[in-house]
Amino acid sequence: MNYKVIDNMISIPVQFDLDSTFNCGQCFRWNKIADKKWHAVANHHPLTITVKDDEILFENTTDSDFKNIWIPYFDLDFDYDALYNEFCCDTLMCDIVKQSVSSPAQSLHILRQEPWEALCSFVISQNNNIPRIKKIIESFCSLYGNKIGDDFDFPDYKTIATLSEKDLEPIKSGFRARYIIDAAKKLKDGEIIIEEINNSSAEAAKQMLMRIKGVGPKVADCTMLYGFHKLEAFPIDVWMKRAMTVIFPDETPESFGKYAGIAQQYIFSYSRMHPELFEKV
DNA sequence: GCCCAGGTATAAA
DNA sequence: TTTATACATGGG
Repeated sequence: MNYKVIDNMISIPVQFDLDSTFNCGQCFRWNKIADKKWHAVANHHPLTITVKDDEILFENTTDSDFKNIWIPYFDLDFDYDALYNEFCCDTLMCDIVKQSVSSPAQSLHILRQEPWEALCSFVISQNNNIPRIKKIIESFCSLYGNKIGDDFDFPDYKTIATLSEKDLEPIKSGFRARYIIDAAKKLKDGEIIIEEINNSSAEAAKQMLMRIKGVGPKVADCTMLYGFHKLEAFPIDVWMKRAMTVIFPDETPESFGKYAGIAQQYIFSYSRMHPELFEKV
């Protein structure tokens, strides 16, 4: 991974597309604060990144944070170019990938989010829409997360495990409050062990996650893909069901192979860009 | 008012 | 094993 240190910034060649990566529905805390400029707190660190000419700039970042935190988080060592070419062997998939990003060098990356944050975020996502999911999560962070500069960290599960449903009323998460608390408690009590899920097959990991209240097959798959970077996980929701019926009637999730999760994310992104193609069936 | 939103728990057939 | 309904909340 080649990068340059310039003052208090790190610069890399443009290798992923900020808009599709942050807007594709895999994460909820990245906000566009200006043209080609995004900000979020991830891995307990605030970060602003911008695109200038053919470079991505990581602002206020140290050399060691970039190496230890942001290279893994943005999955910068994975060869997305190769995957782009592989997906583009298939005509339909190729069209979808090409309409989602402008070039192979600007691919949609799957972020390595913190397992607890991904789990919690997708528990909140159920029967909900993206703007409101973001609103609930920000409110959750400002109420129970530690302050970092002008930002708030994602709350610690050990803190959330001690709360009651009433304590979560201000964030307006509705019926999901008890699910959030159950997830936090199962992590704190060691009923669910992050390292164990890391070391498990997708199928075993899914069964473990589904022991949490409010975690069904969809939330479990999203958690595996975004929180545990199990790239074969293929979250099926109403949009994906329509996509599979309308665009890939002869395919199954398995037929997309070991990087099904990335394919799925491109398809999901595309389905939201062209909702008219996915009328209810 | 009604319908929908990156679903799931629960009960009933 | 499959299918129907409630669930909190807010925007269109």
